[in-house]
Amino acid sequence: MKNFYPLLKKMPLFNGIKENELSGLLECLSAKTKKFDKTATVLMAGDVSSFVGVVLSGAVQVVKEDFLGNRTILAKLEAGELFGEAFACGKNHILPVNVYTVEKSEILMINYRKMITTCTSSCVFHNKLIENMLGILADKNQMLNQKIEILSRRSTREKLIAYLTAQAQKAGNASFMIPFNRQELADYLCVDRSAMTNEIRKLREEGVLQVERNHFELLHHN
Amino acid sequence: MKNFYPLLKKMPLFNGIKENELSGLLECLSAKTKKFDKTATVLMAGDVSSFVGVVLSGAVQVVKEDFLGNRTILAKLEAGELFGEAFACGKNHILPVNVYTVEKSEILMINYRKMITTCTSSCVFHNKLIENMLGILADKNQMLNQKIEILSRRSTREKLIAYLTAQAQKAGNASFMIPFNRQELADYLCVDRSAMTNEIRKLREEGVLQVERNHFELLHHN
DNA sequence: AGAGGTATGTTGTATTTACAACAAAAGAGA
DNA sequence: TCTCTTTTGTTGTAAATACAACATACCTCT
Repeated sequence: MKNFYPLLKKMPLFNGIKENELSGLLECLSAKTKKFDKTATVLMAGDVSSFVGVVLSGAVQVVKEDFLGNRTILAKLEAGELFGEAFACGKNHILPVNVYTVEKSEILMINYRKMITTCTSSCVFHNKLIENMLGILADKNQMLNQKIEILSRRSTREKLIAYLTAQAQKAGNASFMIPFNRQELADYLCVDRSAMTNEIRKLREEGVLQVERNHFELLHHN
Repeated sequence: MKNFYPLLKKMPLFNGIKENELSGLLECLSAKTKKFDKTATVLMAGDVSSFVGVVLSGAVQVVKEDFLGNRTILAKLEAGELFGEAFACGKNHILPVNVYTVEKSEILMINYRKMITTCTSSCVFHNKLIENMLGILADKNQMLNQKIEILSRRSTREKLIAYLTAQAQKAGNASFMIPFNRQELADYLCVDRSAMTNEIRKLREEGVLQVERNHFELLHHN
């Protein structure tokens, strides 16, 4: 376990907790590590789970299956990434997704009740952990909200404008770079790439924005 | 303030905290109430906020404005509802929205740092409050994730199937009621009502589902 | 029962999008 | 530099959607 401490130390969940304080904390949490084969099921849809999972090594896939049997890969999580936190901390503990390993993996399982029940020895790191968890959920909330705001728009054009507006706001500047290439941007906006590129051209022709590769500039023209 | 205790007691944030324990807790939080006129600005986009707001009386609107000046009302919050929690608890404290009163209102402001810093008198309610906050954020995460999963689908048909699948899963039954009328469902799925109704008819004709008003049944046919 | 209002279903048309196929540009490697 | 690969831009067509307008069903109140 000790060899994972440097990894844990870098995680937002253990932010502010020193490497030499981790062992006490993990014991206090009764955190257990579990080993999985290359192709194993970590959690199944319908399972009741009150654990926060941390990928220590290997990688897992979060997969959603609808009633027609269509599979959608929602995420691939690698070492240092978290899963199941919303179902551990929320009222509903029933998972709507499957979690499979795609490599030989080790997973750290942290029990939710142990996490929120501060220990008798009034362990300061414990409080820090809860604060970190709160922050992680809040940050995710912000991200998800921003994405919903974009996906709520009906047309590709409106989605683009919503996204670019948010990016400009984030950059604090009407001129900014985006972290996606065209295909990735189209995937994020859930639209067709060619239709999106077309829309970008139109917006440029209309003088709404300037574009060069990943660099965008919104042009205000009252 | 005391007259709001019955309201607070019913809120998820104060779940498990008795009415007679509230006054101690609120003092411990240094929670402040602020009064606003019928048309006042509570928070402005760009503001830095580390407060969780609770609507005690009246009502507020959460409004998003894009760089072209288009206004979208994201929510109307009434007595007992919470706002700003993701920006109080997250890393980013800069609000992307405006919050306006639409009635003469009273707002309870709870400082984030006071909330997460458990008091010296090791107040049990304080820990309960943090647990509740964690639960609220986690629940919201689940809701937002589910909505994104639906909005990520390209077509009205796929959005419908994704929504209905989730509802069936939630009900634990292929036969279930939905809490929306047609227009509300269309708004939730971000599609046109008539196009959606059309799609429902097609799905019914294809034998994928049975419908009667708000009652749906998904038909499995391997 | 009848009137008025609201919710739902239906249809036609203009617009937008997805999809496919290809052209052009940029980048990587020998 | 030349070739191969990847990314981006462009175009045409079929399909899906939004929108508008209207018909029908349902509900509520008197």
